[in-house]
Amino acid sequence: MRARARNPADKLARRESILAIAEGVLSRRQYGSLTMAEVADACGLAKGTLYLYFASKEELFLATLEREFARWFDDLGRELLRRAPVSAREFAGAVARSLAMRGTLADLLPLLHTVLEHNLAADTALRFKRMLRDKVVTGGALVEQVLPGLREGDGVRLLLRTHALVVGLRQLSDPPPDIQAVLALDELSALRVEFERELADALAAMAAGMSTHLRSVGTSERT
Amino acid sequence: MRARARNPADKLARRESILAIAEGVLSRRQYGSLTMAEVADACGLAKGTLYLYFASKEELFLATLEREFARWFDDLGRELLRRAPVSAREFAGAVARSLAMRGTLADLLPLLHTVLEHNLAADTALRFKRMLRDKVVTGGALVEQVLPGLREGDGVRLLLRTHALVVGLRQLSDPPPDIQAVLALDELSALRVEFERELADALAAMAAGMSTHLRSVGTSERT
Amino acid sequence: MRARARNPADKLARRESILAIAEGVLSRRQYGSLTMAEVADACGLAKGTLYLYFASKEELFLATLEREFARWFDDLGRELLRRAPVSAREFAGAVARSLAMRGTLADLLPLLHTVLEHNLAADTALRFKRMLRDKVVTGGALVEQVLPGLREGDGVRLLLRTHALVVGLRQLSDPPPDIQAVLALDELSALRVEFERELADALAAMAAGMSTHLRSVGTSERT
Amino acid sequence: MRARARNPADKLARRESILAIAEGVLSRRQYGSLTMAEVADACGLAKGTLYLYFASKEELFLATLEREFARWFDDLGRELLRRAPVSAREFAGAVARSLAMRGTLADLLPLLHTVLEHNLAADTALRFKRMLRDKVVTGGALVEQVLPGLREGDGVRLLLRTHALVVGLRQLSDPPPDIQAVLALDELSALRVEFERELADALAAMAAGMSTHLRSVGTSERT
DNA sequence: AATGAATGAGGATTCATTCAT
DNA sequence: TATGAATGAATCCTCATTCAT
Repeated sequence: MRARARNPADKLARRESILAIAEGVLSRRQYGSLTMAEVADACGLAKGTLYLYFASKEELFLATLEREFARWFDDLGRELLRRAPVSAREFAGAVARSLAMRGTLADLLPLLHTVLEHNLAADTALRFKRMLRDKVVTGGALVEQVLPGLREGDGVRLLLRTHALVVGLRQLSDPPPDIQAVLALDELSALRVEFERELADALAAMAAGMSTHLRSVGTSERT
Repeated sequence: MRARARNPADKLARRESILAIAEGVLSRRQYGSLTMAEVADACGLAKGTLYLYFASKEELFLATLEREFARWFDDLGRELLRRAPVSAREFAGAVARSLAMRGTLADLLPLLHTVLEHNLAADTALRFKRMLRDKVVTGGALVEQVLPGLREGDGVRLLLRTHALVVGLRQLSDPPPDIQAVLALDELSALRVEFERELADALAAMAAGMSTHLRSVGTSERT
Repeated sequence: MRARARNPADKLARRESILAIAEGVLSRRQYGSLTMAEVADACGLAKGTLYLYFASKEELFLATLEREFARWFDDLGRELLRRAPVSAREFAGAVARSLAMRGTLADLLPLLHTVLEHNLAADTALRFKRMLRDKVVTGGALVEQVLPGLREGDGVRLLLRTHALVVGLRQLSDPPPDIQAVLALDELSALRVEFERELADALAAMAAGMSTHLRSVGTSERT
Repeated sequence: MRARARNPADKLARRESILAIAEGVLSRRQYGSLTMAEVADACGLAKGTLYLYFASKEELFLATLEREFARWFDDLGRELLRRAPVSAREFAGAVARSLAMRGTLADLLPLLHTVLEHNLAADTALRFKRMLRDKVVTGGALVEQVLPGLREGDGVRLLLRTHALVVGLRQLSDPPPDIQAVLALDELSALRVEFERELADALAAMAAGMSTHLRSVGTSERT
């Protein structure tokens, strides 16, 4: 880790390596209680060095999210394409499964709007949003292609709703330890949520509900 | 506001008044950038006095959320009962409308798991979760009653999913000002979400998808 | 020092006590290498407490300067009034002597424009400048009264020039230790300046030069 | 700028070029808020390269000052010689005019003792002080020669006092922007100082006051 | 019950300087 | 000689919370 990254390729490699390690650190501690010093330590780098690669703590973890997000999207796209055509339930299952395997992504997503999107340089934000839009638009088209019964524009819509469900369900299913202990009480079983299953079920229902096989109840008339 | 709250009734009244004011303060500023001093100021009280009524900043705003939540649930229940039976779309519309009117609740909900549930006394957490369970269980039964086509347990399930959607969509639709500015760009229109309409549509699809009018695609077999 | 300052008088007293201690700390260390933590320590207070009384490091030391400045001005005024009328040389001697006794003031004055006037709240700056103007205007009138031969407006002018000389000569006479060592070399004797004597001489010359006893060489025609 | 400086002449040339550019950078930004990276950028050099020519930030700007100082002294000497003999007012006018044209010098001079003389290698300090002494001693003799009425030693004394006045008046006349805004207030007009005019007037008074045409009020008896 | 002065832990960030290449 | 990646010390300020009165 000590070696200097002299050429662009080395620099990119180091950037990636920092991201990978940051992801590891995040999986063990809460974002809020995690310091840049810890990340630097884990990387075997000086604190200042981190700032050569990322302008702020937020940008560092946004980049982590970005990386995970892109990978997930690509994996998911490949999977869907391989299985096409898929039913609503199959689609939902594939999404839930792929996300359950990517804990960091599911952890980071709820932080996106709450913390990560603060303190960003305008162009970092723009770059991120553009990446997001590209993925979402491409992905939306793909979804419309592999999931029969969707109408024009429903692909993007479904992905955005998926995003929303992931954020919301993750928060429901993964409370802080103290709360987890409380929720373990028998009397509170009604509030317990198992992430993967619930996401799969909810998404399946959502996708089914959006399908034109029903009278299109899932979309109001948009001019 | 200065008068001493000597008897239990007075104390309760003051507590309520603090909550009402805190809600107002929150509607103007971000939770994170909001200090207890500001709340105290707005209340015409000293900082220390706040701590006579709430053990921490988190407990104060959790109580605010609790109040809003209960009211919302009750209002919604009444509304649904009045209209019963309702279609998936009607249900979704009622939910979306009632939430859009309660900005604070929609703002607070995404904070629940991210911030509010940290730093809570165990019994506060327990009380809150019990309240939640009561509302959810009662509300779930009510939903099953007014929304035809749901199966046993789907009422609770639908409410939890509603919660998840609200949290996720709210974050999508209400980014920090900096990000909002970026999203205003034409090229990023695909990422813009209008809270009420999107919630209504998504929820309608979800509810429809859960209905037994379809082959029950929305729920996996649970033993 | 631990006792709480509950009423305004106590608070003012504590403020004063902080200023006195800060002055002491400053006399032992360089402003730049001195931390708020040190000051707090010396005061027996917590760091945060300092910020209850002063909004920033700069404001704290500006207040120190302000205090010293006011005192000096008042003392000097009294002294001049007692001796009135005074010659240029007597005036200069009185100024130099009174300043030599107030090391902190002479140390702080060169910092005023270089550091202290940065990072100030607008109203702090305004208050300070008003105080300065009051002192300078009042003092200017007094100088014109006790020092014969000055023309209207020369009192203020002389005080401003005094200020300038103090700042400049102090820097010349009190270099950092390293430089002091170098200057101790015999070959550099021409650059050594003894603050009090040099200020007295320079000021005497200046005051004499401004006197109408000469053809008024010291002031260009001002409309 | 990229070409390697292989022989001593090239190195000297590059050194000079860095100084010239550094001066330009300084004229646009405050010393304190100016980084070595900026200077390097402006030079089209890498940060490390700067350190091949100057041991520290302070030494770099001390050298800038040194250069400006020497030039100014030489110009001024030439000017005075050309006009000799000069009156006190003419002397003061020439000094003020020549300095007003050299903004960088006037900006750097107040920094000399406050910042530049910190963190210097002993021999850099010695070299600088020797240069200063040479200029001051030579210049002092010249002043005594062109400005009638000065006594032995008064030339050096006058130059040192000039230095002091410049430092002091510059700080008075060029406050940071925030302060400048405050001083623009009508009520504070008494505190406003116009550098060139005030320096000319003050210096004229000082020089006149030092002249033996008066009973020598400007110099105490020195054995 | 109310006050508000005092606390003090806590952490991101900057930047002059170094040194391996 | 030139580079620029890496270093890491250094510090101000915030603010939730406490507690003496």
